[in-house]
Amino acid sequence: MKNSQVSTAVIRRLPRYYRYLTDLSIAGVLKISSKALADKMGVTASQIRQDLNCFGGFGQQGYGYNVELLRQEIGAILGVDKNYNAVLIGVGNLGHAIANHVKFEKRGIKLVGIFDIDEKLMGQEIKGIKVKHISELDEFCKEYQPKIAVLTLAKAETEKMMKQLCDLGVIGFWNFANMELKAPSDDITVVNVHLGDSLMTLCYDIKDKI
Amino acid sequence: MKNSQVSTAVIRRLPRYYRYLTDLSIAGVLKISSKALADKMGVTASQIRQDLNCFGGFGQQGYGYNVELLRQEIGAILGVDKNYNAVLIGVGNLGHAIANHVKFEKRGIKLVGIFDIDEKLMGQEIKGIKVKHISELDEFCKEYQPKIAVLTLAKAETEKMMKQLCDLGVIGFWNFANMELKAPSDDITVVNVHLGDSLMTLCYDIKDKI
DNA sequence: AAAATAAAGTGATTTTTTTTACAAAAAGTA
DNA sequence: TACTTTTTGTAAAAAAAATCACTTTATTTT
Repeated sequence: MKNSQVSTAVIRRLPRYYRYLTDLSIAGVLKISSKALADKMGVTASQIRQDLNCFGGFGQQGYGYNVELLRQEIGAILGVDKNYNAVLIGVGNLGHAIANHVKFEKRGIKLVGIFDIDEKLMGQEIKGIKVKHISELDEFCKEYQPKIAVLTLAKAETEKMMKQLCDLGVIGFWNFANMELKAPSDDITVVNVHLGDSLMTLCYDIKDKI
Repeated sequence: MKNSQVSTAVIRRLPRYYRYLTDLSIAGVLKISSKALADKMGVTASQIRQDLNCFGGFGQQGYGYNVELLRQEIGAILGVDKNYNAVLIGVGNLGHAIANHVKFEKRGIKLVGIFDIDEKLMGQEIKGIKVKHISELDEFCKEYQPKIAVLTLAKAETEKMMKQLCDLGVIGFWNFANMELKAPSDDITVVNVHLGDSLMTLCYDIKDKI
């Protein structure tokens, strides 16, 4: 695997390739050409080859790519094989939905704990996980060593929660509060999800179609 | 306003500018320089100016940009001033969360109808809107003329629903099913939201920080 | 009022990304 | 086995995006 500063444009395309290859693999498809993959992904065959060659030559001339092998390689690049533990903090509407809707397992992530401040939610079960009170977080993290935290709390509480989790060893934050959460250091990664942004680009696109 | 084929890279940045300018405006800030805005957005001042000049010169040399004016201009570019009606189909965990969490009004969108197939959900109120049965959709659309549909249904039902809504005049689809929904024609825009993709880039980023 | 400072707008340059084009390798076929 | 087709990997070219650098226009200060 080559690597050495791959552009984020490439990295952003990989999850889509990975998803499609997973579908193919499940469907029992053995091989695929860059052309066929490109058509499905809505990009050029050349781009697919260029993207993959950032990491190594996974294909075979005259044959194409072995679906399952390529799937595993991309998975390894993205870190799907790492099996990180994750916690989710904030069982509102959104937290509840994320826990249920996002296929963490498919991405090599194990959601091991769900926490909230609200006492009334304790004991409730989501995806087979009992909701715990935030006061149990420290002890829990010492045991399970989660590396990723999904933050689905109110703006006001989000930053404080990140700090606490950083001290407990969490290094990746997937933040859904409507704010720009900043990583406190280079060792920490924050991904801010702004659902509304993609809605606005949708608005832009339909503007002159009306 | 210039326009004439602005790159998607530019368009994708606008919602972030818009969000921040809204915050500033609410805070009562009157002016901002490209440098100050750039620092907050994590881009260069030159890029901010370049981006804005795709649409026109909204600033003033020696002064900067008027916050509220720039906010409105970007809003107009994105179509926030259009006040589209929208419907949401599928009141599962996710549909429920999207309806509550996403600030449609802030983006010039009015969520006017929420629909589901499940009879048991009828009458339930979300954000002051009574959930209606899918059988009422046709009549409803004829009256309210929604241009945007938020699809939070199962994969299997999503495509069929899009077709039905297309016939009813919907031209923008915000799809949350884990699939690549394709626009049936160039007059229709589909934005597929794959929450998991950003989680995978997060995994990639923390891979060598561990 | 003149000088100094601030900051947008913009053409030119640089960098990055994407596409093209083709040689090399493998697979299929006669 | 030789020939044809397929398809990758990659160097080179083209296109796109981002940055630099400078001009112009305000504003502020002396």
